[in-house]
Amino acid sequence: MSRTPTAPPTPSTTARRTRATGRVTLADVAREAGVSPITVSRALRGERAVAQELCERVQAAATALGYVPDPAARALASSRSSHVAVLIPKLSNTLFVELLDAVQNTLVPAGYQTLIGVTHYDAGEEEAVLRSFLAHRPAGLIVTGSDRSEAANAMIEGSGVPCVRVMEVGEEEGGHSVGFSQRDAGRAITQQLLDSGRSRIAYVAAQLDPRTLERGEGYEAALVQAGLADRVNKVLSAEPSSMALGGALLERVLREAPGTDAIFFCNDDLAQGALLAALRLGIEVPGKLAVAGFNDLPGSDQMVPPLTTVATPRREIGEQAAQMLMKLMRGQPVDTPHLDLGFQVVRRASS
Amino acid sequence: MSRTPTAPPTPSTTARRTRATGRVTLADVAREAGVSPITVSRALRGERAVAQELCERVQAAATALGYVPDPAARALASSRSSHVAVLIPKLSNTLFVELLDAVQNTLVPAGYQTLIGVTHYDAGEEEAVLRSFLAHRPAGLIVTGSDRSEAANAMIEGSGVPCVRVMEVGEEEGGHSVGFSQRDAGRAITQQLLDSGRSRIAYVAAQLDPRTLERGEGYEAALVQAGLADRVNKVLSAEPSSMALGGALLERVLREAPGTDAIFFCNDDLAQGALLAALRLGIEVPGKLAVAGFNDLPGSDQMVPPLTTVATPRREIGEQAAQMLMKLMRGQPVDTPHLDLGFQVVRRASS
DNA sequence: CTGAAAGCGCTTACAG
DNA sequence: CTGAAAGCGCTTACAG
Repeated sequence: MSRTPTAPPTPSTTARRTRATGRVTLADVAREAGVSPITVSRALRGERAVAQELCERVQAAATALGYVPDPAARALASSRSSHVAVLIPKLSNTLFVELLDAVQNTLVPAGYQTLIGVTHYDAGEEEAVLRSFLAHRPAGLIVTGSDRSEAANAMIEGSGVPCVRVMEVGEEEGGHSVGFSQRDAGRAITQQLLDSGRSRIAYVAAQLDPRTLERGEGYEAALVQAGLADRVNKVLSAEPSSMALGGALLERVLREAPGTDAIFFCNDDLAQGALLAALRLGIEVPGKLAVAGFNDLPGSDQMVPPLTTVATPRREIGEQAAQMLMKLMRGQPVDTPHLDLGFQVVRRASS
Repeated sequence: MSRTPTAPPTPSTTARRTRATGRVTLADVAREAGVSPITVSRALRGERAVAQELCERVQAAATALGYVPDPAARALASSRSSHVAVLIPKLSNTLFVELLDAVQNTLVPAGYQTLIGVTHYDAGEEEAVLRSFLAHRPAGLIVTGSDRSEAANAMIEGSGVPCVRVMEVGEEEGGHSVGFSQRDAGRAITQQLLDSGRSRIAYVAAQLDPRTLERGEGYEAALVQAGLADRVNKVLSAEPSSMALGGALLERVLREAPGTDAIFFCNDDLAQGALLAALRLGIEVPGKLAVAGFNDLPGSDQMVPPLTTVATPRREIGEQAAQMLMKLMRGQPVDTPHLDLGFQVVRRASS
């Protein structure tokens, strides 16, 4: 008995023009199971009725051969890939990363691949990313918010690819969305500051994306309702949000409106930066100034003092959006096309 | 003249078995340009020599028809997709997100799509992700570190897909890598603490991935070389890294080793949490205790006091790894298969 | 419930 | 430098 391992059949000896990829294909499984390739295809996808017994035989053959379907072939034949494209504005905002993580955790186990597109809050970039992604014939699409160009909307519409919008809930926009009311959340945290006795409240925002502006509207509505319309003080910066900017904006507010007794920052990174700046400058929080943020990002509960903020359910949004999208991709009915997951005001020591 | 828009030709009236996808194909472009499909394919990919004049005619036809190549067809025919799979341990660590962002920024403009796989520091998950990704026949692969299972290595090897390892530089591992010496960096920051007069230095680490342990080795080497082998104090926690954990570990160190005059945390999030805890507890930093971190994450420069740390070039790593991978994917030579991008000790007020 | 035929839109491998 | 043929590995659309 030779110790030499059995050599695999060498097709290279046969002069042939075929391109042997060495892959185990559907045809191999079909041969092994003694059925036709279409039956294998159907059995493996669980599509249509395939006799129980055949189904099992196919499964066994597939396992025995270590068959892995080829996504490219599948996509080409069906004009639909297993990709789900997710469009977010930035990767530098923890909020979107957590959203993405939740989407992935839901979609990947179901056999979908996530394609991430970063738009940098830019309509042109969003269109470019969308164009490139749609060429891949994604099975589904998740986009952030509802503020995109006509062209982008037309591309989505025209592609026929199921799409779910996240972070905002817009019933008036049609389609499908999962999120919460940014406006109501802005209003609620402002109300919290009012309720705790503050009356000279500033709203400080950066980046100025639509959601940020909606929070500002909520802020304004709360002040107006409290009869403080003349005290509305919005300090807006188009710069990207950061802790350093939060500190700088804190100083600016106190310089421009020294009487300010509370600041609602549109995002926790600004608020965290402001809290640290206050510490450096010796500004007593909440004694002299109350500080509130938005999103309840990592670290906000660790601040000195801990930061009052609005906890937003981005992980749940990601998960529910993915779930809704899966229904759409499978052609199943969606009972709640616009899912409002709410928010929660978290009062901590900074206010 | 009717105001009704011109109806598109309706193939549905013709009884036929073909599946009209309505897509503009290579064949359409070929017809328009008056050449064969293969010539279009070659002209558009810039592959092989195609007569200048034909090339231009093809480009013009493609533009005129708005031709977008079908990635699935391309992948099926060539057994190679335009996907690059990137494997990272976690999305909750800013470090990896920035790495990813840099990779994307480099790869996307070059026409590649990034597929992100999260392994959660788990060998089994890594294998599963790898198996699923390799079925997509990625053009390239970027993986974090070099600590993976035999099975995973075999899959990568066997796939023949070009692969670049990031964050560590391992010449002894063969293949290709871009990163820096975690050990040297750990040693350098420890040396910095020694140089500034500290001698009871603890190393505090969480997560305990290989890179964290290497930093610890550097820490130990520095102490040993300084003749302080008996002062080595490693406090290790397998929990995931977080600011809250940093605070908790600070307390633990001071309880277990009250004489400690400096702590080197394996990651900035731990160090930031420790700094804030020190503030709460009234522990003077750096007066009573020096604190150093690792990575120079966002916010470290904003802390009170600002955090001494090691700035790591993850964005440059991502960019260079992507660049190296592109060369590999195109079959071009790589002059430096193991690229050490170094690190920088950033001394701030916390030490 | 199962299958034979055709086709998805490209590229490879040969020829010339 | 250009092309006709075949094939990549699946699924769709019909039939039965």
